[in-house]
Amino acid sequence: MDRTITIYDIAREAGVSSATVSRVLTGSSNVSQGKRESVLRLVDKYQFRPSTVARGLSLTRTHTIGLVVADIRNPYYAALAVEIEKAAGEIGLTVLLCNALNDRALEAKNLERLCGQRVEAIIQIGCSADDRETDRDYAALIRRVTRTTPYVTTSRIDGAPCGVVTIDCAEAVRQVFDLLVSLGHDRIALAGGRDNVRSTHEIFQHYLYFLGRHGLELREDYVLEGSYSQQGGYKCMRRLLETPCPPTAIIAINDYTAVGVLQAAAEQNVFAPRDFSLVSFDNTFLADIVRPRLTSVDYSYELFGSKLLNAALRMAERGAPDGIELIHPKLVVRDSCAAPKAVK
Amino acid sequence: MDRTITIYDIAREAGVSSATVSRVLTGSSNVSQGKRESVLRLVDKYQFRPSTVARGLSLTRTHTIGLVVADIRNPYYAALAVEIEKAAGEIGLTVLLCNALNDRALEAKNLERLCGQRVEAIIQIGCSADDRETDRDYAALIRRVTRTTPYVTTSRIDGAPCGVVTIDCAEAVRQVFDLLVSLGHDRIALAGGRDNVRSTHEIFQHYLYFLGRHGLELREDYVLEGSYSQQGGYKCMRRLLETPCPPTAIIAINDYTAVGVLQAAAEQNVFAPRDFSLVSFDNTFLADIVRPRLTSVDYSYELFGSKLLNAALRMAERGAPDGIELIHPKLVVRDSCAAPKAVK
DNA sequence: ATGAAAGCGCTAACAC
DNA sequence: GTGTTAGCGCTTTCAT
Repeated sequence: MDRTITIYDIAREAGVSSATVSRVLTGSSNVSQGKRESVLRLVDKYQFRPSTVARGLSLTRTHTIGLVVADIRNPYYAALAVEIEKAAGEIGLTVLLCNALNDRALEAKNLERLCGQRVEAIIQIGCSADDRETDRDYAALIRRVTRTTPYVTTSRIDGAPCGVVTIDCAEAVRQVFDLLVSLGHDRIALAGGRDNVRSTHEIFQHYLYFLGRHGLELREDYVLEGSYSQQGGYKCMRRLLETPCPPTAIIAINDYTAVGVLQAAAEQNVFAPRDFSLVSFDNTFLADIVRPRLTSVDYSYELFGSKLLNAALRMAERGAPDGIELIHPKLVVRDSCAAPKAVK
Repeated sequence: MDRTITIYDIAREAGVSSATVSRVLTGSSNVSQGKRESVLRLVDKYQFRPSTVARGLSLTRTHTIGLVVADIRNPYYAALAVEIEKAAGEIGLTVLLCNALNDRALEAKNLERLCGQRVEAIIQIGCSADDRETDRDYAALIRRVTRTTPYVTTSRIDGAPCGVVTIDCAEAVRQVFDLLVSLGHDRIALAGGRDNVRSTHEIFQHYLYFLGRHGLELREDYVLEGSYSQQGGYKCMRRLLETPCPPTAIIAINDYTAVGVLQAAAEQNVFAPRDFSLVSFDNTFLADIVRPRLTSVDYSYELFGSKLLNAALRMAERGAPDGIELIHPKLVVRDSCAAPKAVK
């Protein structure tokens, strides 16, 4: 492996000063045609790439933003992460991606590390940031983080100044109800998710609201908490099917749980959309992969990602968070919903 | 946002030199109890985290490795990336993840960027590295990269020195055939993938070999190229079903295509494992999500990831690549295979 | 247009 | 043990 070469090596061989080399590299100032060319030739000869580490130290700017997600293996986070990376790439920013792996200790460690890396902002999606009531330790951590580093998330942190870009849950649930009610459903269940997760809690709240709005009855046994996994959906559906009067439509907390719902149903020879309707949130690629394809609430990941990035950038500039920014969801209709069967 | 504080600030306030602060921070040398404590107190007071940028420059070591994957949204890459990150984290390394998004220009840009970041090694999975015959431009790029940065991949680069950790395809195909043949299948198809992708080509080669080995006939219409997506599998299965004498078993190039196969089949009222058997490669979470659950070849992502990382580290140490390292696959049997129906 | 030199924040000899 | 100092590789005044 070759010795790593520096701007000084180039300068010496080109018979110029390091400043001149720097100038042609950054284009910050004019350099005579001749010197520019001989520098460029050497840069090419040695395949020289200036160290961003040294540059970062010199500029005290890293052009890097940190991104911590709950788990990149989850399609929802992956979709968002890619869009953020794209948006960042377009304006010359690097993104440093970390997985919290749903482990609060690891999450904290990653956050600290990003601060050490002197990222110019941190975007956090999921894990502790999702708590309905912010964990005290986490709030303290974010308070420290935000002393030096702008921080934006998709939820909200109680007791720490942070940027927020979040989904308009009311709108999402409204669209779901509009579809379901217009189809004629009046027995609508909500399956999966934990009430201690803010977004889930909000969905539940709006579920209650729209139930009332449409003059529908709230049945305790139609609201089932569960994990966000396929298994969570599976378990919920099992219980829903045992209900004295099963729902005609089910709102799953995400595509994963919807898949589980479908599976539990199939085992009992119950199928969507023939026997029940199913809607879910997130519109990940899973919605397109299962049969029936899922009608699911989309967030436009591209827009979501760029809004998160921009919020982070603005916060970096202003030194303080903006107001909350909303993402407008859009229900993508596929094959999992239909009118309920003849009234029982 | 507070001014970013440095070890000098700490040193001044503690009444010691910056070297002492550095010593307590790194634990590189003994410091008297008293000074250590007052430094630590200030570190805590200001929530000071030393700049890894400055540290990186000083040490000329970044403790960072670069990872470029074709697309993190693909569960295969996500699984591998997470394991690499875990393994790296355990030994104090940061991983800088980039997506090539199957765009060669972006891939090249990311590679260059990683070199600029002075990562201590690069692991590349997918995209250009997967070509059966290495792209000339890519080979040239890797030749330049490897002048300064150890590079390891899961395939092989013709004309550039790189580390290789790759799957033992022969073993994988052998296991697939063992299962299928022992079940009684003798009409086995291979669906999806492109022959210009090295791993796919190798699977094809071994498919031919084991066909012969088991005394089975090669039928041209049983070998179908296609994309690696669900759609690729779908199209392949459509054609397979139109075949005069359809196969009793299908080997799909990955789980995605297997899902497509299943869907095309279901549309014609053909189901696995009742009507045909299905095996695929990769054993991603998709294999567990679809019904029937897929029998799929697993690579032990955890081991795969740590081997890649170790290969990269060894290459960084030795300054030259080791030999090729093999990953031993293991067929995970689920519900998509059974004995063929009564002989026609 | 170009070079000299200071500085970014940290570590690691080297002295004492 | 602890301070002094010289880098690490780059950018950017400030002169000229």
